[in-house]
Order: sequence, then structure tokens, then C-alpha cells
Amino acid sequence: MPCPPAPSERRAGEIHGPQIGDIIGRAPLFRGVPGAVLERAHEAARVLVVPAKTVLFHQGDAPSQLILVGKGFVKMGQVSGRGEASIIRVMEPGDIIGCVALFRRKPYPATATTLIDSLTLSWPAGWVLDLLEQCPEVQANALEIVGSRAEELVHGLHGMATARVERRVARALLRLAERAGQAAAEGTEIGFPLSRQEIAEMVGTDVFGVSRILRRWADQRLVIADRLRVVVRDRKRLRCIADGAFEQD
Amino acid sequence: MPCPPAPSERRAGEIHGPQIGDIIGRAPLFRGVPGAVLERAHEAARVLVVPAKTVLFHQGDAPSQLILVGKGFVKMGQVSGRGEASIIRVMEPGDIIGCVALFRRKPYPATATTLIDSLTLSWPAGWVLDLLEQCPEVQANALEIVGSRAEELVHGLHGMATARVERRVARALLRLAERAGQAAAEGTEIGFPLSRQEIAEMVGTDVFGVSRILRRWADQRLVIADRLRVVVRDRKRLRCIADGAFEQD
DNA sequence: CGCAAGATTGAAGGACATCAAAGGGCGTGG
DNA sequence: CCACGCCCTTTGATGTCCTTCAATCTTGCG
Repeated sequence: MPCPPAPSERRAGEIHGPQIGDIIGRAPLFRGVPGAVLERAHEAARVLVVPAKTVLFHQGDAPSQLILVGKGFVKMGQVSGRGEASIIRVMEPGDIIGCVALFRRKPYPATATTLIDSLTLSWPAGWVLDLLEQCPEVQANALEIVGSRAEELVHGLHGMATARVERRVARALLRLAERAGQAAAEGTEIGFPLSRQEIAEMVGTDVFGVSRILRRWADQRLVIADRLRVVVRDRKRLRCIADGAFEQD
Repeated sequence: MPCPPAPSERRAGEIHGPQIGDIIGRAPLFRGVPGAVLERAHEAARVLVVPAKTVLFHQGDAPSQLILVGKGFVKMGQVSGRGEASIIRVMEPGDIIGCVALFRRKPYPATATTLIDSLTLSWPAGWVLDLLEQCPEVQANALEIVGSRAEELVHGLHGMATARVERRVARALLRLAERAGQAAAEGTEIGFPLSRQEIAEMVGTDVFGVSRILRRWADQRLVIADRLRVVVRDRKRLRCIADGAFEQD
């Protein structure tokens, strides 16, 4: 196991002051919240600069904090019994993680790992629960967030139940391109290192199948598939595959 | 299409008075809510006796009401594009349905259909949204409910991604037996008519596979599989299959 | 350079979907 | 009461999708 550099902590406002304010102000959790509360949140926030591949918390841990992704991406992964792993979701800036566990005071259902160097804000569990009681807007936002996440999951479950592997891979890549894509010369590049293994865990298959699918798509100029790097070149045709439409030349 | 008997409506309290009060009092949504609010909910509730196989609402409809299952069971089914169907969940007494859609003011993501003759309470959307604003306990309960549903979905997604069909069928039956089971002579009988087709839609496969699996299990005395009726005889061994443990004789 | 992690490829076999066909239950209408 | 039809179910045959295993290749890095 490599020894990761310790996350470096700073008091809120010390260096990233204005940016931190922006992050908080734009987060869905704080939408429509009075300025005074935002101030308090800003003061109470613990800001961490977290290197890539750092575990923020493990599946099964008791939730001690609420984490808001400021910059970067975080994958939520689950492992069951004998090493069957799956990736539930990739969190992006503005997303809060550990929220369901925290609100319900239950252990985290998944392990959170940064995919690239990231910036997180976090608040202690007690502080958040107090805020939740005191501020109805936050409570309403929390309900909205958890609700939308539930709907996403329903959608994902349906897809997993009805679509074969190729379609599922197409959907996963499209979603990642939409949410974590950045314009590149050849198309939309997914904004973090993404291994075949990880794609496999997102769609419920193995590395080999993903490798073959990506190679085929690369030959057809649908994507560029390098080591730990995926670029979506032809969204439209990928969308056709994702929707199960008849494949066009 | 057969013409179903119209659901018969009654004002709350007319006939089922005390029972209705119980239903409301025991529903998780109303846990810890002041008695006065319970009274108001009781008065505002529209009580419906709904025959089996009745559609409560369709996927895509705008949510006009919140429904609480009083008695009976309701399946939540999704259909996409070209008829790919899946069953997301079976709701049981105490469950509220349409809640996520209602809280988020988005169309229902699934179609709700009664599996047996059922009793539902419902409240108009506006009334519920008002209640949500006025009563913090209800809001907290809603968050808890949606959160726990999200966790279930995460669990389901992981299972769908990592387990093969036989394990998924085993899990589905065990869950149904736990939540909708009633003691029978031979074991735990699932408390509503359940077709192979429906099992298939729950686990993401087709009727044929389910039929074969159930026959094998019936031969091994794990279950009784009749027409529209399933009895779980040996929970323990079924649990082994569900967990992917080595099959014992 | 040599190692480690990621990626690829082929072969083999099993799991699963699909198609076709036919066998019961159950209710309806004659 | 019987016959018919519908719905649910079963079974077999067939082919495809996908997992598994073994081996090799590439890339980045100490």
C-alpha cells in the first residue's frame, strides 16, 4: 500500500476565502438559504485539499461528517462479501456525500474515494443535524437532493435490469461525459483517470468485456480509449447504442 | 381490457374510523407527529377501497396526490421505450407511494398497480406540501423515508450488478416472504398472486428462466411454486443461494 | 533495467435469452 | 354441465452473450 500524502487542511477563508463562499453559495444543499446561515456554514466548514485516490470514508463507518465536493470527483463504491465490487455513482462539485447515512444516522453504505486531486468542505454530523432542524430551506433541499438521487437510482436499476452490457457501457460513458466531461480536441474527454476496471464496476461486468467493447468503438471512431483515459467522440451514435436503437452506419 | 369495478370511496371515519386512525398513527410518515395534526390528516384523508389490479397512477402522470397504503400491496412498475418492463418495488401497508415525485413536483417515474384488493388513504398534493412546510416532524420523516428508499435502491443496484439470475430470484423471493409473507402449512406464503412474469420483471430476466429455477427449487423442496402462488419452504437454504454460499445438500 | 499496474487477446465453456410449441387451470357462455 | 378460450406456465432446442482463465503486451516509474 502506497503511503498517500496526508490531506492538507486549512481553516475556511484562510486562502480560498472567496472561492469557498462561491462553492457554498452554489451548492444545491444551500439553495435559497439566508445569507446569515451561509456565513455560519462558511465559518464552520473544514476545508480539505485531498489528493487523488484518497479514501474519504469506508463503507460501514459511522457517519461523522457531511462532505461537500468543492472541486474534483469522488467515486462511491460498494464491496460485498467476497469482493464483488460495484461503483454506484461518481460525485461531482456541488454534490454532498454521506448525506443519506448522516440524515438517517446509519453507517455509510459505500466507500468514498477521490478520483483526482479534490477540494472538500465538511461539517461535523452534529452541526449538520442542528442546521437541518433550524433551517427549513436546508431541510427542503435535503429532501430534494435525496429524492433526485432516489430517482436516478430507480432509473439505473431499470437500465441494469433491462439492458445488455454494451448499452450499459454506452450509458455510463455518456453520463460521465455529460457530468465530468471537458472539451478536448477530438471530443469530450472524461475529466479524470478512468480504468476499464472502473467502467466494469459501474455497469456490472468484467474488465475483458469492457476492453473489447471500447476497442470496437475506437475502431469505429466513436471513442478514444487510451490507458486510464476515455474521450467520447461521437455522442450521437453512442446515444443510439445506449437507447438500443438500430445501429446506423 | 376488462372493466374493473370502480374504487369505492368513503369519507374518512365513516365506516373504518378507528382502523383509519390506526393506519395513520402507525405510518412512518406520521411518526412523532402531534395528535392535532394526526386529526387533521384523518379528516383530510380520502379513503379508497381498491380492487386488485387497479392502476393508481401511471408513469409520467403529474403527481396530484400522496397515497398511503393502508391494507394490501401495490407494485411499482416501469416501462421504457419498446416495452422493457421492470418492477422496482412492492409497497406494503404503511408505505407511501408517489412521495418522491410529489416532493419534487416531477411526474411519477413509475406506474402503481394494486396486487390484491387494497385500502388506500390519499391526500391532495397541495395539502401535503403545506403539511410538509408546517410540520417539521413530517419533513424529518419524509427525509428518513426517502433516504431509506435510496439505500434500498443502492443495495438493489449492487445486487443486480454483481449477482446472477438465480441469486437475484432467491433474494427477491426472500424479501417478498419477509415483507409480504404469511404463515402457511408448508412455510411462508407470499401474500398476493405472483406470476413468473412479475418475478422476472423484479430481477431483470425473462419468464422462462424463472420457471426453470422455480421448478428446480420445487424439486428440492425449497419452495412450492403453483400458479400465481409461491410458498417459501426453506428460508435457510434459499438464503444460502441468495448469498452465493456453496450449496449444501 | 525491471517491476507493477493497466490493458489486450484468444479460446473455451457456461449462463442466459429467444423462439416455438404445447400443457394445464379457471372462468365464461352456451 | 361441458366446451371453449384465455392466461399462466412449462419444456426443449438453439444460438448468442458474457464470464472465466491463461497468457501476452504496453506503459509508467523507481
